[in-house]
Amino acid sequence: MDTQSTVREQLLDHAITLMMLRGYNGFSYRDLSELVGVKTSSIHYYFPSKDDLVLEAVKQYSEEVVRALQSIDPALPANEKLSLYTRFFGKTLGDGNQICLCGMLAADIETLPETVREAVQAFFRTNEAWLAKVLAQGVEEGTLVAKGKPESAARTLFAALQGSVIASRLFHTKSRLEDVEAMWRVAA
Amino acid sequence: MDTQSTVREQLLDHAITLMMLRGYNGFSYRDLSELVGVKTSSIHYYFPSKDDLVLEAVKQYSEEVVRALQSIDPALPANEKLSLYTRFFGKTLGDGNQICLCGMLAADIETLPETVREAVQAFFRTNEAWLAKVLAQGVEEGTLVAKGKPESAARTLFAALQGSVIASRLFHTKSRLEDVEAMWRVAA
DNA sequence: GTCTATACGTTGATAGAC
DNA sequence: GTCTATCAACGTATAGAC
Repeated sequence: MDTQSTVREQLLDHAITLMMLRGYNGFSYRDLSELVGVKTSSIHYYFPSKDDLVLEAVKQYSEEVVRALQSIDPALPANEKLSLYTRFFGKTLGDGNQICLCGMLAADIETLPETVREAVQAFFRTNEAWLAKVLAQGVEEGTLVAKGKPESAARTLFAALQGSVIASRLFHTKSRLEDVEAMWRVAA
Repeated sequence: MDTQSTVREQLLDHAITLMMLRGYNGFSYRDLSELVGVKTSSIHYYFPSKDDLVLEAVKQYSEEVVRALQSIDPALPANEKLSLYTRFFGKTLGDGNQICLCGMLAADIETLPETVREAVQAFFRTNEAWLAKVLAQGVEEGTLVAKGKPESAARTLFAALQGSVIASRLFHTKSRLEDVEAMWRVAA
């Protein structure tokens, strides 16, 4: 509830939402100010510069995703794990035409400081490592297919998911994400 | 040569380059003004609004890519066609850390007018249709692998390429694009 | 912590002289 | 076609009162 969360939390949440929609250069302290109901000068109290704000946003977003990954039962078959992952990857799409924060910031990366690049890289590596494990498990079980090393396949899969969530929004459809998942599943 | 091209051509070329680097909201008429050597008011003579400029940029970029696709010898085996495609897809990466203009604009799409969305969609469809044909050919020849319908596989492949070029820039490496290509090649 | 006030460059855009 | 001049709005950011 907004009435329970602190101003700082609201600012961070709305900043994340806005960036997932319009990107780093597509939102302003004023937008945030109007959404949360504080003056822009108050935002600077919590986040001295916009760079500070993005960095905190990436950190919080990454933690949320890690928690989501940990919430997936390790005992599940790999194809079901991938299914859950794909679903929550595309969840924000239906909510408000949003894409993955770190996919968006990767597009904006040349306008961002090095600290943000490193945080976004860390996010990519975490997700790719998790997917690599799932792919390895799936190959062993016979529920997923993955050519070559699991690490390479995972990088390609993650890139396909990032690209698909962008294309899904572009075309106002969700099916493109499902196309990706189907490509790594064992044919029925 | 810059000395041969018209001011309009220079403006469009630099606008494309800048957007491939920083995105739509990451460059200004002033940037363009300094690069080309005319005042910002002169840019408005050619492109009344920034929206006009993006739309023209997408159209020119799309034409260039179509020409590149047509320059690929239809007689080539499918795996070699894909290799050429992957190479020119990642070419701008080495030049100046640029990603595909339409991949970038797809990320910025929620801040752009509907006309641009349609132009970017058209670009996606053109590329996916071309890839679908190549995949179909490759499956028949036995040089490429593609699960399911060629159209679905092509959408996934294109998304993977778009995602990979973004990730490649993020990590300052080109190998991620090659990972993608390898995934669709028949194992040696 | 939050506000008012303010600084100051940037932005896209227009009017009109040449 | 290109310029000068100008615009109002917006951008991030700071100082200081409360």
